This record gives sequence, structure tokens and C-alpha cells, in this order.
Amino acid sequence: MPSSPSPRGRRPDPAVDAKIRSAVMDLLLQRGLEVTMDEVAAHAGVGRASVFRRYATKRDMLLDALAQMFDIQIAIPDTGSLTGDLRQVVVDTLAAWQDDRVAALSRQILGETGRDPAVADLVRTSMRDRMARTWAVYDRAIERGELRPDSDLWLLTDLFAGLVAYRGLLSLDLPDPDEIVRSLLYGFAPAGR
Amino acid sequence: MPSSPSPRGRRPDPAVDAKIRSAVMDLLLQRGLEVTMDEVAAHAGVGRASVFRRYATKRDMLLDALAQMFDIQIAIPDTGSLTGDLRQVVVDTLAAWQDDRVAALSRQILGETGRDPAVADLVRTSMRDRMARTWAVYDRAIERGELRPDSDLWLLTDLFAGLVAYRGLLSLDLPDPDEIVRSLLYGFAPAGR
DNA sequence: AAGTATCTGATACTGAAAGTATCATATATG
DNA sequence: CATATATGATACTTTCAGTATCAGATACTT
Repeated sequence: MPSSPSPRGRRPDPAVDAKIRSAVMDLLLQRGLEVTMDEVAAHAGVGRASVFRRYATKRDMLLDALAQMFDIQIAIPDTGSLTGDLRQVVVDTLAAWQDDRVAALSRQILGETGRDPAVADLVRTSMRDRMARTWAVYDRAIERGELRPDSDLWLLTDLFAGLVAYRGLLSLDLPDPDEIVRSLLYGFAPAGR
Repeated sequence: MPSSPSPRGRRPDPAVDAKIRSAVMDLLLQRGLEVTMDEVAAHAGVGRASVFRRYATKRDMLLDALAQMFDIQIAIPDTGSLTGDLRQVVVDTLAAWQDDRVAALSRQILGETGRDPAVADLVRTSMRDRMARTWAVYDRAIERGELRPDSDLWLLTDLFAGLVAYRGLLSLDLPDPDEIVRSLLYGFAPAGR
């Protein structure tokens, strides 16, 4: 089958695409998910109809923007020890939540997962991808004997992600990175078991 | 100052109060937070105005309903060991999330937390109260030497609450209760540290 | 008993915002 | 040149929260 049925009339203007995309990103960071389509069009300097020609619904527009946002690479630490690597991940994550705008938007996105399964899908997939990319850290740790080989790594990562999400959503302070790492690796029972 | 300035006209009908309250609870479980005020009035068999006379905004109405929901007592286990007590808490919590309607509503409430600070306040306060009520479990455990005396108990409880909230929001399966308890108490490092 | 304030259900109105429709104009294919 | 689609502008439709008004009911005050 022919891949391009040869488009007939005037082609969509890529400049308009770009203007809309960047307006959405801008407004998302400025004012969170509660943005009106008129605002987007106005901020992009573009006709309202052109926005709706690209996205059938506001939800589609936001999903596209969120997918972009999650599509940023994350650094994989290699400090030589699991404690060091984990600490790095924790510190980086906590640092991101320090930015008020990032924190506010993260809260809203997490919140949206509770109402829209498609957002939940997006977040779930993105988080899993991201975490799977740090698997190297755990592989090395198991080789070095710093991690039980039978560890449920998803549980490990989700305990941390969950803590951040939960406290973030409720605007509770996050504890010291070392405290977190220690709890995850050694638990709350007294030393020596 | 006089406590009651003596109300003049017709008094609000307690029966109407009750009908509205129960209609809200009903609809919340049936259809989640996305309920219209007309539906509430209709389902309660009550005039629309009577709803707005009691709650200035829909938000107020929902906050009142949520406060009621959180105001249910939770059993405090005392099995004789921290492992047993914790396991009980975990099992009970996971059981609640098994009910699809409870899960869906919990997701939505957690989600609302990301958009409305008042909801976040309510949830935070309720969760803290509830968890503080289980403090006895940890006091006993510390006495028995099953828990480090310097433990950050909020971190312990929030690691668990966070895991449930995070996986619940994203509709991910929760692990085996024993697995959770073991991770919290002993961590992911190999035995013997 | 009279007077007045407030509740009650019913109904209509206002305003915001998503989504649809239409139009004149611009730009691309054939 | 003919046709098809994009563009911005503008107006319309629908849904829903919140407001306003009304006639009738109820309870307090004098």
C-alpha cells in the first residue's frame, strides 16, 4: 500500500505546530493543567481552530505535552557502591521537587492519573522505562553482593517513588537522602536482625 | 457573648440534611467525584437550592463528605510481634483496595489532592491521625527490641502508604504482604549486613 | 393572632469553557 | 485554472456551577 496518498490542499504549517507546542509547555509550567484552549491559542498567537485541528480534545493536547515532558533522559550514576548510586538517584529526585513549579506540576500530573486512565498509562509507562534504565545500578550491586539477588527490584524502586509521590502530593517534607537509602537497604529492624 | 442569637424563621430541616448527605455518599461510591449538583439534588429528592443553602460550593460539599469518609475507625492489631502486627495492617489495607469502587474513589481522592490544597490538607490530617493511632504497635515493638528506637516512624509509615498510593494511582498490582513487611523491616541488603 | 424571617422545591438566569460550524482568505496539488 | 485543505476570526451549542426569584410552609417574636 502507498505510504503517502499525496496530500491535496494547503499543508499544515510546521511553524504553527511549534508555536502551539511551545505555548502549551510554557503555560503548563506557568499555571498547571488548568489552562483554557483560548489561552493556548492566544499565547501561541494562533487561531483557536488551528489548535483544535491538531488536537481533537484538550485531553489529547495535554497528553501530547506530558509525553514530551517525560521524554527527558536521566543520568545513571556509577559511584562504585550501591549506597552511593542510590544516594545519587535520591538526591537528584529530591532536587527536582525543590523547584516549586516542577513540584506543583508534578502534583497535578499525579493527580490527573487518578481521574484519567490514559494519563495513568502514560505516567506508568514513563516511570517504568525510566526506572528500567537504572537497572544497571542494581545489576552491579548484586554482583558486588550489596543487594539480595532475589530482590524484587520493582518493589525497591516503587517504595522510593511512592514515598516521593505520596509526600509530594500531600506537600509533606521529604527526609534526608541518607535516611531514605539506609531504610531501603537495611530496614527498620535493629542491626544484626 | 450569647451563644445562640435565637434563629428567627423556619429552621433547616434535618431530614433534608440527611437526605443530601446520604445521596452524596451514594453517588460518590457509584460514580466518583464527577457528580453534578443536579444529580445530588435529584438523587436526594430535594430542591437544588437546598443543596446550595448547605454548601456554598460543590467543593465544600465534597470536602464535607470526604471528611466523613475518613472518619472511620481502624483496628489496631496486637499479635505479639511487630511482624505480625505490621502484616495485619498491610493485609487490611490491601484488602480495602481490592474493592473496585473503593479503589476507584481512592484514586480520585488522591488525585484531587494534586489540584486542591484543601483536599490535600484533609487527606494529610486524616492519614496522620490514623497512623498516629497505630503508634502503640511501634511502642511495643521498640520495647521488645524489634524496632530501632531511633526509627523515623513517619518514614516507615509513609514508605508503606506511599507504595500503596503510588501503585494504586497507577493501577499496578501490589506485592505480597509478607514481601512488604520483610522489605520494610530488613531492607534489600543481604542478611547480616 | 399578627408579623416577619427563613426554609422548601421549582424554575429561570448568568458565566465560563470545551467543542462545533462557518467564512473569507491563503497555499498547495494536479 | 480547479480543487482541496490550512489559517484566523467569529459565532454558536452544550454542560454545569453558581445566583436569583417566587410562592408556599414553618417557626420565632411581640
